[in-house]
Amino acid sequence: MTTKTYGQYCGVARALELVGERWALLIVRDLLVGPKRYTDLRAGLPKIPTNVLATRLKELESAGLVERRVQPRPSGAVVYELTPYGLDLESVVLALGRWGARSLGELRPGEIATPDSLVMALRSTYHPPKRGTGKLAYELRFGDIVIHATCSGQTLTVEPGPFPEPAPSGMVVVEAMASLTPLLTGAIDGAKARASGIVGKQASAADLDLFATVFRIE
Amino acid sequence: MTTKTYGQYCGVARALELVGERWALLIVRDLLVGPKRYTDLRAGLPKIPTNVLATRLKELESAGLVERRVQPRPSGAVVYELTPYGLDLESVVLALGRWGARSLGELRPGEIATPDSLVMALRSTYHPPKRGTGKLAYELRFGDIVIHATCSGQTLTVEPGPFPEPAPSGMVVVEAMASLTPLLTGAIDGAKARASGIVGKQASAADLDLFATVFRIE
DNA sequence: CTGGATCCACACAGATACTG
DNA sequence: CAGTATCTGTGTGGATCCAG
Repeated sequence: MTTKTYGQYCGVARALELVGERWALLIVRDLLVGPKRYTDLRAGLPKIPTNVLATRLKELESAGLVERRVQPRPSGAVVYELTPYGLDLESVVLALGRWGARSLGELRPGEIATPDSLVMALRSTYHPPKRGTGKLAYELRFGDIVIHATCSGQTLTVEPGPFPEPAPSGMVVVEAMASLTPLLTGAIDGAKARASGIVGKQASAADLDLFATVFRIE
Repeated sequence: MTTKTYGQYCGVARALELVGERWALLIVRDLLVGPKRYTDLRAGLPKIPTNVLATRLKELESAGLVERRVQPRPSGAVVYELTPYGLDLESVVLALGRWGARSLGELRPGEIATPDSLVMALRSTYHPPKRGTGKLAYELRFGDIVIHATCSGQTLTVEPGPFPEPAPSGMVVVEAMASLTPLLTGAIDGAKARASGIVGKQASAADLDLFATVFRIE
């Protein structure tokens, strides 16, 4: 958001004036996963110049999308959190991520994945299973990055990190092999990932198929 | 799309590298209404510098979102048209427009509305009527700007300009008074617009109510 | 007239160093 | 930890000019 406007009385133009600048929607993407500290945002966006991050946060705050909160002592930590209006950007970020994931090829040199970006990617590909699958629990692993998801019906939760103990029984562990692409594009299959069961369940190819049905593009 | 990347293997980041630069999504917005010539795009985006428009079009073309076509003689006109991948940005533009429309206040000085922006705004607020309303036809007028829409069930068409002759019977004319805001935000009522029937129908407040139900935010 | 290209001034992004 | 300060380069805005 700058002094420069598009001069159009239009929702799209107004939205771009609020979140159209470089890095803004990526900051929102990470905040959609949960409130974060300044340092956490830097960790999730390693290539953002620190002055740009500071500027964006001020702009998003004065636009009413982000709230800067100082935690009570003793922590005294500064936390950035989306306001309700900021949270409503989820549909935008998900639509954008769905569209952009289609042109994700292989990992390019210097390119990284982050837990938060994976969380939003998974949220963007969710298709509620038709019926009778009950509650599903997945733990996704790619290298050091681990996220977990549970879903039943319309309700989906995806969060960074492994399941807190005790892990839900019936949880299926999905490990992406060699490439994240299939996970982000929904083109997952046995050659690209494997499912291993934990906690009283033996995972099978059928589990991976179900996963690929629930999380897919379009 | 520049040489600058976000360095993230993420659909959102990739999307922003493709259409995240200034003016890009507004060009896409106008092209979603239909193929356009260079001059038409300039007319719809009066404040875009001509070199920026030319640059964006090249970028969008090399990204595979836009196709530049030269019409056969005698016209020989240059036309820019969205590719299928570019057309898939409609969900993104609609989501962005819905979100941004909520912070549209009154028309600001120097701000204009265009037929294309109104067309996309109306598309973004469509809620298919539950049942039994049959086919609805509206002609919307605000100052010089006229667009028309028909809808029945899931199918919606909104296009710039008045209905071609002969106008559909039962068409309702909705005239925004003094302000476009209610049209774009769905907060329309009798104080802000009026419905007048044409072609064998006498429009009533009920017609305006139905309109406000079919086209509204969230 | 359409469909741009060229030029310049400047605001903003990127990179790095520094600070309460 | 949470930023600020400073410098540099590039993208953007604005105006003008040009070829078919």
